[in-house]
Amino acid sequence: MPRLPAASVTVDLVVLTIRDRALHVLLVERGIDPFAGAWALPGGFVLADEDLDAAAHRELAEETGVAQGIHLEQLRTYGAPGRDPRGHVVTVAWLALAPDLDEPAAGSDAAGARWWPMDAVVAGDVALAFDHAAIVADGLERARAKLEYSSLAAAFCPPEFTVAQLRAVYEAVWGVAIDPRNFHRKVTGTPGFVEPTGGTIAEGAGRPARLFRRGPTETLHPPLTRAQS
Amino acid sequence: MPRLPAASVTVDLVVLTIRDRALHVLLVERGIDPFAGAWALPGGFVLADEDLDAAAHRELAEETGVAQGIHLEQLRTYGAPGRDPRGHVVTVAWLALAPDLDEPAAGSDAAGARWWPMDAVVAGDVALAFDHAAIVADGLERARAKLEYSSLAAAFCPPEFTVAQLRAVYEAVWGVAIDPRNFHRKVTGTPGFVEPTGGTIAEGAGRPARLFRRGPTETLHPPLTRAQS
DNA sequence: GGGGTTATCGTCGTAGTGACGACAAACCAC
DNA sequence: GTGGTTTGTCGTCACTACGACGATAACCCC
Repeated sequence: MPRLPAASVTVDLVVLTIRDRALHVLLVERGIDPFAGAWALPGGFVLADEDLDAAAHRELAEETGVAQGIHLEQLRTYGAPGRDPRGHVVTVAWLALAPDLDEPAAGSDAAGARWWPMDAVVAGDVALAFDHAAIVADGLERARAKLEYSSLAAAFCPPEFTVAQLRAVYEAVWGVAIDPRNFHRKVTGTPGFVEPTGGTIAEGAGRPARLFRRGPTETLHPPLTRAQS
Repeated sequence: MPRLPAASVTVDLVVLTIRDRALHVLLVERGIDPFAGAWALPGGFVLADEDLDAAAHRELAEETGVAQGIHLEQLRTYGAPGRDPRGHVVTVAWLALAPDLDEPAAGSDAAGARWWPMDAVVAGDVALAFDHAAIVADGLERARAKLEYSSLAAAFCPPEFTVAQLRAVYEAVWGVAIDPRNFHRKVTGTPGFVEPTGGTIAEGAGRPARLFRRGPTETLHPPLTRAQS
């Protein structure tokens, strides 16, 4: 058997959630070099004979403490030489969409972990290690695009949610205001997008909202267009 | 510096083209074990300190003999343990869309290379090595989806093409018949999708068709829906 | 109860699409 | 040439979906 060229393979996670009506991304503070003190995406090396999605799920559970109810999909793979000073490291990036979780527990190899507002990260207010700024940007764009033609927005919501909560997801991810009446018509009028549970919930002032859960529909035809208003 | 876990990294290419109004995929016949005699996607190992897209472009040029005018985008990364009997091999798959090329030249490490009709490959009439059947399926689905909301269909066409040629791309990739009049209206009515060159071309019977080239528009708003007829 | 707030339902005008008719401009057979 | 065939291009019509926005329902606080 010939000897094969080798590189190190890691997984990195772009974990997104909505907090206080704004999009946030989970970052960990690096405790060791390279980039000690900088913020990085949660991730780590793929173990021997470990599948890539298994590694992603493992890292996600380690960082968030939550193993289920989180959407996880492969984003893209990055392997530019020099992206990691330790050598040729290829990283498979994943996109995770989570409902609002509690503060993350610090991982064993990280000095700390916290949710950062996406606005601050995109604006460059956070020093990011490696090429993680580009990975975050790709993850954001993927999330924005996927909301258009899929029912993925519900992945940011708890199992039961209101139309207003779902609308808040779109507004936070897209950064635009959406007309509540037209959004309500689209969401409830698309067969299988959401299903009423029969219950209602009152959140502060205003008429109580009906509760819904995710329906079987995965794709939206026609899509929700991003240039709504 | 700690010793890092290592795996082998390869690139594999799903190269699609339209031949005789049908979608085809480029496959090479393996000359060596594992899977000697089976058909596989063109690809190979990523060299030391080589970027992933550089490796993909290099393999594409080696297999097709054409270096430019071919759309290339990353598809997905596959790393299930056991997908390669030689050990833990992670492959970064790429999707390439090419205009109708001549018969490919056999690569140095392949016994032969040829275009296979996608229908035959999907139907399982071709013995595919590794997990390449799944990769081809993912590439096909990506191409089908991208035609909806992007101007990527022109990547299957020569620099100057007719509306009918572009329509043939959609019909071949989607496997459906499209109304020529509505398609013509959509294509010519979307600003920046195609630009008339001023020339015309007569292909056999019928009125000569105007020639177009690709316009600056990359995305289609609203998209072309796949359920046209 | 009155005012404020949010949820939900309707209405209207318009853009985009599917179905399909009509004409234009080439080819072929005779 | 003449007529029939084939393919490209333009137009019409009905229907759907959406943006803008009015109206009503059902709660809160005071």
